[in-house]
Amino acid sequence: MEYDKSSVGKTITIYDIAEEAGVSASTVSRVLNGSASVRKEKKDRIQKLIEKYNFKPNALAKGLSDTATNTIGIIVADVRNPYYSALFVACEMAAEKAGYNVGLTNSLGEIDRECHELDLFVQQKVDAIIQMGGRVDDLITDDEYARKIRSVCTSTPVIVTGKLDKAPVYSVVIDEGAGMNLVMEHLISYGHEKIALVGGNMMVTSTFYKYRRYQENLKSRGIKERGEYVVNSAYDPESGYEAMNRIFELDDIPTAVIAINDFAASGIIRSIREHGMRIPEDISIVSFDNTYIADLTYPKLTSVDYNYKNYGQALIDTAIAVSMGKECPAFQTVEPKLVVRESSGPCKK
Amino acid sequence: MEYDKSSVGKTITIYDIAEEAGVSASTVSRVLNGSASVRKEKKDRIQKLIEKYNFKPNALAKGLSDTATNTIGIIVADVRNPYYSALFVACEMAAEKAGYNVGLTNSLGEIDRECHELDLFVQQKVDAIIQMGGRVDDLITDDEYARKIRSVCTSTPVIVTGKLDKAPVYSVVIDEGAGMNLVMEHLISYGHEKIALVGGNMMVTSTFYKYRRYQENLKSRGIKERGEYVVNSAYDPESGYEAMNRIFELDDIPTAVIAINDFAASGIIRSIREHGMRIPEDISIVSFDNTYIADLTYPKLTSVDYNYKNYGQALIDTAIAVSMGKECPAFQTVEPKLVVRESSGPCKK
DNA sequence: ATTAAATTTGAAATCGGTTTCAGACGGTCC
DNA sequence: GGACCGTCTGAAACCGATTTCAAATTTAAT
Repeated sequence: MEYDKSSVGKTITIYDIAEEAGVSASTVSRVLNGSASVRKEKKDRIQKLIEKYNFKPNALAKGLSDTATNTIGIIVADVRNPYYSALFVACEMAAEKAGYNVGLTNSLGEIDRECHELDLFVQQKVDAIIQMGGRVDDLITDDEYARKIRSVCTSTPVIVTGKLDKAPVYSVVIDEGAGMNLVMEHLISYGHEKIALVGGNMMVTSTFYKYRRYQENLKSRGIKERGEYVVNSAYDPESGYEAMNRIFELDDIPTAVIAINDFAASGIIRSIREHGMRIPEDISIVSFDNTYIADLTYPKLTSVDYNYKNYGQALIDTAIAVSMGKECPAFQTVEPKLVVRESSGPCKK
Repeated sequence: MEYDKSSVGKTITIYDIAEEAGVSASTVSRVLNGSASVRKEKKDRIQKLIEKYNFKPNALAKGLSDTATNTIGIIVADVRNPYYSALFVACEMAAEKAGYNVGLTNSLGEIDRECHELDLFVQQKVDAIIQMGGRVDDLITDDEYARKIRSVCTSTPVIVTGKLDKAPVYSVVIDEGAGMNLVMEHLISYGHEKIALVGGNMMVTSTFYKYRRYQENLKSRGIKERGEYVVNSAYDPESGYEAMNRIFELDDIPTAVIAINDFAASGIIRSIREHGMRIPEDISIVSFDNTYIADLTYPKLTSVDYNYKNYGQALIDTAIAVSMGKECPAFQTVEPKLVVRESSGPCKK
């Protein structure tokens, strides 16, 4: 079968429908939205035409005249990271249930890109913006990013997954500290003391709070923190791999590694294997996010779980509530739990 | 620091800028777009105000009056699948270079959802829609999906990653047949004859063409096809795991498995391991997509690579060209290559 | 200094919807 | 039959940009 691809049909509008039905555009609009009663006879005629032409109202025009677009913008660091893709899908599902659409963009952790995307969503008149993987408030003074968020907030509500006192945003955050407590208790109960923290960037909220609690745990248990056991990097497998290789350059190798997330952990595992070590016999590894990766590595990863479905739901609920001007707690917390699998075990030495 | 979260500032418009600058909106628009010359003195005054208020023109209004929105809609089956997330990011990068924005939605393989998303993108007046993971043309008669695509095509150009003669769409497809040839040659050169094909759904174009070429390869080499060696499923790890478990229920177990993709392959590997078999000593496994997963499984996966960057670029180039009414080949092909890693080896028996 | 040519500018129409407002229509009740 | 009321309906204004068209202002040329 052959089609002429240049035959782009004329887009039909509410006026075309109105004309053919012999009514005014207002009436068609009323039928479309059920916003007022329309005489049955006309209603039927109009609906038939809508059906016939498969008419879909122009969302731009609708958004222009309405106050809301029923769209929520979501900015993640990188959808290729299974943590974000899982959370995004959870948000998408929650939004769908509520009759909202979502838009997605990747910041790739670059401030410029993030600012640009905030602008784009503002221009598109999304009802709210959810920004995942934000930067650490404590480390932000008055840089471009903070200024941008602050200016965006005046027109569009912003929900972040981090803590950010410097701007009027709403936060729905994972209690990273609680997660780290679970991890530390787990490892220390196995007798580990030489514990490394691998991956992540201290400018990112979640990483910063994990690190802080890591320090506190060591301190409260009288274990001295070793600077060389904390290796920063990005969040992907390759970065995890390289970070772990650096650990192996040390004279005294740790008996346990806390990976900043599963994504990086998969690279860490590869490094460990290539160094001829067994997991968990020689080195235990525990990570965060409990994505599908935790299930497919060998051995399977012990990982901190966030319940994506609930988390996504909470983010979307907040976004919708805030955009409709409802009262909403400015700070909400999601509790993590530890899923123990095969990658962690007793410290032999 | 405390902020009043209810203080949503008034959105300022081009008219506000115009008024304060003592010019007309037309002039502001001209400055904004550099579409015509404006006296330097006024221009400076306007730009200063734009800066001062951080004014960003309403994209809805702009889209309404312009013919284009500079946006491309992308529909994937599931961003959680690393194949799609990698391809999406590649598209996003290519689009950005060209000054376009992209929108993303997940169909989750459900026809209803897919149709709904096509409608949404049409309503949002995207300049083109890229639909990845399409259904098999040969198996489509006149179902809801084909009808929908056909009706969408009349208003918005559609680019698919499959073959679809039943509607005037553009195709940029991976040569799945060539990929399967590489895989079969590789396995057969290692002496394998009992080769299973695990995962995937024959309604999906790419899977269908892989299967066809699988059959042809067996036939041309005089190997009889065994129905029980072809197990369909979805494309995720869990589905791969279950599908492979079914293979293990057979009396005569294959010596090599072709996984429909890396994502499913990771589950297949788990099943093989749990059945006490070694890879590749007991069973070889080769898969498609060459995502980051191929590098993080143990052993690493031999996988067919598509060069995401080029592929994404080709999709976006086509989308942009078509949306601007430029001539464009209706059917383009991307050549795959095989990346050999550790999961495939000689057949022992 | 005039006039022609080029450059700037704003009013108004347009994109495709929604919504307010006032009038038309039909029915009910005395 | 007239007053009253509720249901429908369309004209017109509006949302926030762009763009055409013609007028106004400069600038250049003679």
